[in-house]
Amino acid sequence: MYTIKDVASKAGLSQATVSRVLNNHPYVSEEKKRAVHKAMDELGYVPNSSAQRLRNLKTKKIAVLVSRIINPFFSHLVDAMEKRAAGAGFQVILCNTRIDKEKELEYFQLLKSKQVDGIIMASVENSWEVIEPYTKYGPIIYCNEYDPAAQVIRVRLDQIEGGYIGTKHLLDKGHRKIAYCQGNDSSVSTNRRKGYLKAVTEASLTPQPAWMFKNIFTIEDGREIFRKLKELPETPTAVFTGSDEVAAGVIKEAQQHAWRVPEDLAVIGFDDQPIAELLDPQITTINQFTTDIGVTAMNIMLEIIHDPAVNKPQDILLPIHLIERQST
Amino acid sequence: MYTIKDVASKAGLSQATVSRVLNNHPYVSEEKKRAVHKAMDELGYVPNSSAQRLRNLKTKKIAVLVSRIINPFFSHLVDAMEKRAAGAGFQVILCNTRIDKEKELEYFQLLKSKQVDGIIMASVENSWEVIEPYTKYGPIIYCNEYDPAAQVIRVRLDQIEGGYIGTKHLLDKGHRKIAYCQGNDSSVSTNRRKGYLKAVTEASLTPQPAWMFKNIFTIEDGREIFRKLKELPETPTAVFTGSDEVAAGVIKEAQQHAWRVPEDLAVIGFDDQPIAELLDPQITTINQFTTDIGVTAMNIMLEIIHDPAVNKPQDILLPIHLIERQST
DNA sequence: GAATGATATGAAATCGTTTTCATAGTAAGA
DNA sequence: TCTTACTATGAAAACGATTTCATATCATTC
Repeated sequence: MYTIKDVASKAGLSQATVSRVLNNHPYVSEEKKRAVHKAMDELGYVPNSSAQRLRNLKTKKIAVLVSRIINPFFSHLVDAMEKRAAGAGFQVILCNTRIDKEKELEYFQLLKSKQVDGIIMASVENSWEVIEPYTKYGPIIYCNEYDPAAQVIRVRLDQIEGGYIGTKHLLDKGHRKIAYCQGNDSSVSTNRRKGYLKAVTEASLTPQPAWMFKNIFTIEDGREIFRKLKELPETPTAVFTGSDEVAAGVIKEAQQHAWRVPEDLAVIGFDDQPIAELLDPQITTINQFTTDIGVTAMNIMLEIIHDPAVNKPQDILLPIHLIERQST
Repeated sequence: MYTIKDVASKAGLSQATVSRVLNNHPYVSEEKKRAVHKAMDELGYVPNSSAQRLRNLKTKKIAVLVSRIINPFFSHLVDAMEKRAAGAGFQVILCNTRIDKEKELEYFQLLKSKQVDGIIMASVENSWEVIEPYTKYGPIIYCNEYDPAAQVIRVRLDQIEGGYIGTKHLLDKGHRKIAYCQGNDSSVSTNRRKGYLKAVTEASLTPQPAWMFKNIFTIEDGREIFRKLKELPETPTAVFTGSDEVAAGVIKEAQQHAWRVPEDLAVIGFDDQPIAELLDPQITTINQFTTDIGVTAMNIMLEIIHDPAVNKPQDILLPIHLIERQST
């Protein structure tokens, strides 16, 4: 492995001059520039990035925290972020928290020990009091998560609006008994529920606790939900599921029990994942424009790294849309 | 930001002693050990990893190259790898090549500039002659890719076997006219086709070039395939698709033309992705045990990093299974 | 022709660790 | 009592780059 010293002696120049060529500094004559490049090429020299980073205190790496990379929403998000980052010469370190608070905390060490220039949190497990102390080690921004207490930049969708337009759509179709599924107690879920409740109460209806379910994530959970719905004394005619996977589960199980969708039960998903178009009936869903979210968040992170003054707590809201298909 | 110097002077000791405590070296008295830990805690000291890496020439990072992270197969694979790596204190750098040779080459620079300790290639775009020169900068292993020319460790499935058991299954069901779809000309596809041809010729049948299709990847491609099959003078009664997505496309299009699956056309997928269970009929498919592949590949990489002598070119074959459902 | 400013280069300090080398004290063995 | 071997510690060198400081040359300008 050759070092800058080898290049310098091969070119008959000092390390400083080689470094200047490497970093496009002014005040290097064309002649020496050529000599340095020639020496570098002949040796196949590549700068050692650990050494560069020790000097510059920059890593050109950004940690992206997600709870489950196997969730298509997250893999699309990370895909968009990686693409944007690569364009700016940055690498993405994938941090898969697996919905584990401890694991999330471990990843913050990356910032503390200067292994990354910043952290984008596409999922948040710990509360703001726990996270806040880490902000002094480098920029942290939230993406698609909304904790009102968090003093950070938050790139996110208007989840209240998402819950609202989805529910409104079902109301407009004439439904009056609308069940509601949510995942964990994250801000995303909580706000989406606020939108649901807003739409329901605007329609002069009383929300029924018996129709509201929590910790619903997978296709299997969706199947379970249908079985529960079926047994309720007063059966809902529609379900707002919060994810296309759950919606798919509900629909499949309903069909197995010879219920018709949407006639007997209308189902609305969330995310517009590939299965939403594949299922029969195709799932009405709410599109998060995943790529936009990822690119926007990464853009802001790159800006902050370039100029830390940009890092002022604020909400950046992105639009959200209803895609009407056949399940409602 | 505090350094080891600060800790040393706070504890009234030398940097060397602090470093020894940090690295669990022998020959440090219990008393000093306590003093160092106390000083570190009080300052909230965290070692600067750039400095550590410059000394050790180790990064504790592994680059994982995939062609498309949004492909569920890859996201599951990366998920498994990340989990295993994290358990050993390593980070995964996500390298999304987007099927671009140039982009793949750029990622090799990570190895050259000592930003990662090794590279796992879950997809390969460039030929071995292009990749080989990089092997002298650090360990490179292939995962789920098989280039006979490549002198590396290859963790992979027996794709010939995969093509064989899938085709055999269709033959056992009585089919004699079996169409075949493949993606690009990668070794995976080529070997799978070898298995198909082996099964077909073993059954004393003559492979028909008109029934073999290339560059078939997406759901839409699958739909297109059905339209083509329908128009053939001699219509196949079964299709081996090479991916669940393609299988889903074929099935959906067939149903739209009022064909029954599997009665009029049997369809077999590959990968056992979530849609395989969701579609009606559920798709018969071939399971790649994604998690096993990822964990095995990462295990080997960690071993190599620990002891480079382990890095001897060889094939590590993992089992492959048929999952019979309703589409055949 | 002297003073000024721009251009060009190198020696040495620096970033924050780990490791080598030197030194010293203590315990064990002859 | 004198080696020998082990334990314990610190000073300083090393890792490989960038940057500061000093210096030298050259072209302008008054």
